[in-house]
Amino acid sequence: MILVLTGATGTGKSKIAASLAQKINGVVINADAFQVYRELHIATAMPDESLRLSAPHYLFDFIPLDSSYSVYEYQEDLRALLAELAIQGKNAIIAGGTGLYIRAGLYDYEFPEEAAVDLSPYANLDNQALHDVLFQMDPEAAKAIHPNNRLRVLRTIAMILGTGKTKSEILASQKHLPLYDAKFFVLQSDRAPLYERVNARVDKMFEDGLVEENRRLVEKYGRTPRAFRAIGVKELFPYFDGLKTLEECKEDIKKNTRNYVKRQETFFRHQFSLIPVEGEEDILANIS
RNA sequence: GGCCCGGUAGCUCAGCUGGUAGAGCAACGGACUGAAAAUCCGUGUGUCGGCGGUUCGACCCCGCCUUGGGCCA
Repeated sequence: MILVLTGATGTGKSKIAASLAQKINGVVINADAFQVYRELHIATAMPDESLRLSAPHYLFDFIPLDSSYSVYEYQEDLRALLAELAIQGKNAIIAGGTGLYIRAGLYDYEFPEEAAVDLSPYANLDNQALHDVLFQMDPEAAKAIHPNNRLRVLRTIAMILGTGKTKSEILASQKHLPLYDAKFFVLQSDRAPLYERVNARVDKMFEDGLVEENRRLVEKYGRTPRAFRAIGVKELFPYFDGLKTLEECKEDIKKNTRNYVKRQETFFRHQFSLIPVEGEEDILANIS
């Protein structure tokens, strides 16, 4: 049995997942893009040791902080793990808030072999010119991406050049359906109380030593690791540089987390067919 | 008590010599296939503090009131 437990940040997924795992002979598998990294404990609200000892936990805290990880690696890791668990006859509880990772892992997303591409020839094109380049290669894909979304335009060009296929072709070869017989749950929460919980959680992170943890990691790794784009890390840089007060940075973290919650909910609403639940009981009732 | 600034969108503020208002942030909605806690897009009617006056017409001028801050008594 495969269960997916998602929901906005701060809805209590980690605890419910661990508790559920104990009850149904299951394991918890991370579906959070930043909890995969090592050492980044406070900022990512990594499940603490006692929680992780209460049931087997996988794909947490295992990627070196200064290397980068992506959906592609996640898909491979998750699928390999699910295959192994199936052999062992264990139930999987995939818990986390990164919708793309869940979709790429469980749906028929395909990441074809892709050669590294030198994008430097495009570096000095402006957004519109760059978008025109993409339009020449794959009009359909270009139409779906706003020219200002330079990151995605570049990524799509790299994809096409690196795989020899257009993005449209790749998408057309998929059914956009899950490959696994999984139940998808989403933890519901009203916006206002959720925002309050988010704010309180950020305060708690500061009490738990967020600043100290980040300072230590930045001293060790510099500021370039991709993992430092995490909310709760990057916002502290202006404080380290004496450009903002700690209080201002804390507010930035709260604000960015709230914005993130909103984006997550939009993704969940439109990219999945999810069963809304209020808590653990609803899930147990649904799978028994 | 007198003088000087201010009271415009949830917040910070713009609004040329009068033609009924606009930015940033927030908020809300949306996109999302190798950076996703990322990246990007869309949405601005608000008694312009209140009442009266001048005017064809006032956020903009005048008077009174109210309110916040500062200075002088």
